[in-house]
Amino acid sequence: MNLSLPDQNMHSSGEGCLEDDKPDVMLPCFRRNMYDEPLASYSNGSIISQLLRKTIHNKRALDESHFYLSSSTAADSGPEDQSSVSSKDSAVEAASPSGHVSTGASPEGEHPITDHLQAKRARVENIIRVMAGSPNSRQHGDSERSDTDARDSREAREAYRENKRKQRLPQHQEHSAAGQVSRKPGSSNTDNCNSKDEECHKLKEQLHSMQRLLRQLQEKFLQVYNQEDPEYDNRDDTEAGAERDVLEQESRYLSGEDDFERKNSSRMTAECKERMKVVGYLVHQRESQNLQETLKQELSRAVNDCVDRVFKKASSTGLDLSPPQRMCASPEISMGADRKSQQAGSALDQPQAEEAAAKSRSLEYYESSEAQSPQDQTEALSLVVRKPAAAPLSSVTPTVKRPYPVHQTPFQFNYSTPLHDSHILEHLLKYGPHSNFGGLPCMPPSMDRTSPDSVDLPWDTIAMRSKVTSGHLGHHPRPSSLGAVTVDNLCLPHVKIECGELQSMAERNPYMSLNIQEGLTPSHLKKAKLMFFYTRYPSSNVLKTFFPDVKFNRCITSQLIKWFSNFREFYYIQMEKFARQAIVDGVSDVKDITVSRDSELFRALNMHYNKANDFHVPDRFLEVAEITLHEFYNAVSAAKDSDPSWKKAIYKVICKLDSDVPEEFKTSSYL
DNA sequence: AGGAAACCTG
DNA sequence: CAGGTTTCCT
Repeated sequence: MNLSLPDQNMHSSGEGCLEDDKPDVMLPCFRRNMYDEPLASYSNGSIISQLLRKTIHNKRALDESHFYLSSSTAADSGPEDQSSVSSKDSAVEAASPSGHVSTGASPEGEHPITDHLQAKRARVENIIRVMAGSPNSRQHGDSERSDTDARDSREAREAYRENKRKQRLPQHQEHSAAGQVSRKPGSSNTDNCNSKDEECHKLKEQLHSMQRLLRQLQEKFLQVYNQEDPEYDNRDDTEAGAERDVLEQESRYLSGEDDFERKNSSRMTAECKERMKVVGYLVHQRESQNLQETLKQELSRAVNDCVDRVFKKASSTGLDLSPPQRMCASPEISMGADRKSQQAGSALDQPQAEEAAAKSRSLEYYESSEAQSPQDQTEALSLVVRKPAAAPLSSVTPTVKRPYPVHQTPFQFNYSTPLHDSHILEHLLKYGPHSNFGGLPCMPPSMDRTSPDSVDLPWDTIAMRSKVTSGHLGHHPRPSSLGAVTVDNLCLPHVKIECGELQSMAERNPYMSLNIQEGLTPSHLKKAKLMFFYTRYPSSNVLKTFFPDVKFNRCITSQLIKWFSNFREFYYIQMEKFARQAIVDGVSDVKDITVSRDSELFRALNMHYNKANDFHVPDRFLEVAEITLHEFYNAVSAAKDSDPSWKKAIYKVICKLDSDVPEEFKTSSYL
């Protein structure tokens, strides 16, 4: 490698290969190629298509042999790679190696113009071969070099230059690969495994080499057509037509855009040099853009494939992936279906659908060893930082009793459990989100008991989860691979169930007797009255717990509180009334005042709170009523009622007599 | 049952 | 001060 040789063009072109193309930088080197290379015959098909095929082969060789990575010696590549590449080369263009030597013996000017095309093709092929550094081409290059050395010293210089190019490329590669790519999958690889790291690194470097290759190809082609422009004058119509055909095919291959067709057809009629130049410039620009896009697409796809392969190899070799790695790998795994849709949405809808299809096909071939087809990947999806599938909460197994607040503990559905969304929805509609899911066989025991803190769980969350569950539980593509997955961790759009929707569903479902609605219904009032037999001072949390089918808001909560306030009002009014009545009746001892189910007081209360008398009033309520009556009797007897706030003392006493509302009030509507 | 107002409380 | 409670009233 002659470092003294001015090879900045290669270097700078390599540098600019990531951001912008610099055809002018490539120009000198390429011009030398143009005029010094021997001639070869143009076969059918376009230059670009053939070159792309070649590039694909080279990429394949690179991929399989890691040629670039292993100091670019021919011994590094496997024999299969050589055979495949060489066979392909001979198959695609039979003229390439031999044609080089044979036709190269004659100077360029002495050949007809068809030979000129062949020469250009051969030069480009040679460039690609050298750039790819495939052992096959290397052999050709060696023989060619020997031949050309005898003939022309320029050939030797060119070969020398290219040889140096070969060796500079990996240098730059390592540079850029270490600088740029290492933080992409490398960041996801907090490696516990060196081989995986190496694999990842190799793949990254391959990617870079491929990227560079494509970029150089693009520049070469730009130069090819730039060189051809001044020659249009000297051509006859057929040759110009052939050239146009080549351009057309290539442009169609690269863009497939209609406006380009229009430009092409207009160019068909143009004869003048300026016209051709303008059109050629447009073509070049378009091709450049197309190549750029192609490069981007292919690069990102290749990055994805690399990451996929790394993880696949790691998993296939039984390497235990640490949790952070799995977190990075799981989006990839779960993205299989997404990628298809994304591909359908992004790449195939584009005007370059044909190109994308061709690219994917070639990539499929290029990655023929891979069982997984990378064709669906059009973006660097693996590099997209997604919400980790294994969020901290998901590590909580379903059997873990709730050490966290319920609103942090998501519903966890085991996909192995056959569960239909209708079950959950039915349960939600019947018992509400705050009711326990113990009745459902799939529900973990952590959800069996609903404690008062569970009311912090907003109904929206439940609704969203139920929607998510209904949408994805039934037909998850890979249930077994994901295992128990928390619904929370599915990166799915949060769809809120409308109350009306649920209501209509409930109406259609005969099993759903309780509607979920914004407002409070008479049924809720009745239930509240029955609850009053247990609790006179229910907290808002208790209310939310025992009214799971109510979408709580400030108004609803106030309404429920007001209800109980009214209940208390009536209750205390009755107590005061009966206490005063007892005093009026001459009851001298508090112990003579009792409250039984036959009491007038109880009848009044039962009439008020249990009008239908279909509820068995708990005995505890009778006790509390008796205590309250005694308190009022004592207070009135002590003339404490002169104090405007004399009842407050009684309230303090009574509020401590609340008992727990039975669970049936949660799980049953009592309607 | 509910509105209004005063009152209480964190 | 917001929200809840009590009281009074209709």
